[in-house]
Amino acid sequence: MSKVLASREENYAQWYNDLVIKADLADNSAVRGCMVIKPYGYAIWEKMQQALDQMFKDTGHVNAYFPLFIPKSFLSKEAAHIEGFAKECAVVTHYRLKNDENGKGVIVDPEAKLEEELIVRPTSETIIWNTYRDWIQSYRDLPLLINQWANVVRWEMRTRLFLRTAEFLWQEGHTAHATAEEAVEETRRMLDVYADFAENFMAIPVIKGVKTANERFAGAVDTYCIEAMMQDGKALQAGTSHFLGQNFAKAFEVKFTGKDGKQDYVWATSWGVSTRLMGALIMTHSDDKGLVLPPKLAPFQVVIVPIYRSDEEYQTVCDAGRSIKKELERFGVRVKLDDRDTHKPGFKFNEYELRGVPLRIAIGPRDVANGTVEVARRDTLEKEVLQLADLSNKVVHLLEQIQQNLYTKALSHREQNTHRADHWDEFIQKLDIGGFVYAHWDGTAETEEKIKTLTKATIRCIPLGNPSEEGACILTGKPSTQRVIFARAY
RNA sequence: CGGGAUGUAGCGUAGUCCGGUCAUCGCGCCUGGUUUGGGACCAGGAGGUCGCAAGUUCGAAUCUUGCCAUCCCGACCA
Repeated sequence: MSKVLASREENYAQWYNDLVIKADLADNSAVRGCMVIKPYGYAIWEKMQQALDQMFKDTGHVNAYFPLFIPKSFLSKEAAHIEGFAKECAVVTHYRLKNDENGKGVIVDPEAKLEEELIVRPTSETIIWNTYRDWIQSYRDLPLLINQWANVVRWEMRTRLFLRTAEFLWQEGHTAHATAEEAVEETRRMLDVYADFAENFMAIPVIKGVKTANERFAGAVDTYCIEAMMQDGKALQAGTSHFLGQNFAKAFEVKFTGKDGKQDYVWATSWGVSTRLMGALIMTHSDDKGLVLPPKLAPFQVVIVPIYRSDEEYQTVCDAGRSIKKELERFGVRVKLDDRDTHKPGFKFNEYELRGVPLRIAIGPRDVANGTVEVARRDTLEKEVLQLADLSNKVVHLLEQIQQNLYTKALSHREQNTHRADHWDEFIQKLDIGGFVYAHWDGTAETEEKIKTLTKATIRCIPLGNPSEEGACILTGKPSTQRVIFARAY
């Protein structure tokens, strides 16, 4: 058997890249830093979208759509915000091309310069809050609970498929509230939604926490996040939910009149997850044979591979396959019957392992005769022969088991790679092994910065509900009241 | 944007130092046949501006210059 992927052991980064391309999820495009998301990868993203969108709607949100372009002046209205994004913005300066007089194709028409440059949105707070000004006058207009599915552009220096691309797909929720308490509550509610989605759909255990000032979103008062641990021990920020205070309301003059007749600025939140979740999904569950998908997000959960010699057997076996497919679909299972006559079963087995299909059913003449099928699990690679009778119930049960097993495995991996450190040497040593390190920190940005320079590790978050504990900062020895999570991150 | 490297068929490659049947091999693709319970085999076939441009030369994938692109390592980041 020829090896298709680099192994995780020899080169994790290479393995990841190979896997994304070989499993047909995405590819590099002609545009630097921008990827093509291929149909199979997009189908997984659509599954994520469906589940999240439903969760947003269940928590009272509605979808809307705002422009791709943001006038430059809007972006600069909130000082911290522009500070954070200025260095990675794509700018539109002209609106027309013309033929080059030297006959070398088209050039930008210098006559067609825009009065004001437009920024391709790196995020939509500014254009949205500029719009909200017109939508909000009274407490009766609040809360405003809006989400948008969109693409954004951040001109990154170095990109990696799904994890960091110049253009990416995401959703961004932008809500407006009458009180700070309500806005904080919303921020926390959406963090819970993200954690729920990560754990119950993606089968990825996450830690909910708050970012330190250094890691906070540009323009936020508080940034909450969910942090996940990848197989190589590095941390991945899987979602963020920001309490924006009145920063954007003040920048865009968004006021409302309260019940008491007094005017006040509106309180804001924003929250988002992106196609980066695809990267998290891949790096949490997959193995050296390829992708491993949790059943809830698999475009198809079961693939049926017919095995045959003659044309006659082909007909018989495919007929059996079709009736199994029909029966499974009655139970709500997503099934693909691969009746291609152009590839051998062994080829198909490998292909679906590469693509992470949770369950494979092989059916041959022997099975048809015996009333059985061979069922193989992608997560454990175990095979067993099952009776056709009651197959659907067993398949449904197996899919649930796989979903559960993936989560349990990921959780135990995280637990095995979570350490405490009380001294600097120990801290360094634990970081080098990889994983999360709980350590004391004196609470200053300078210390955090210094630790980052020395170790490349950042404070991933201060976990919610963190127990207080007297201790000394790992670097400075100054007093500390709680441990925070340090890790190297994507 | 600094440091390093690389551009040869859809993909991966040999050849570049030392210019001259050199455009090599594997995968993939097409046709026919035999195959099909873990990536089939045999036979035949198609496919190339050797990154782009200029130069040196009788002759350039090979030498020179310029440009472009990509990858890796840093600083920046969902």
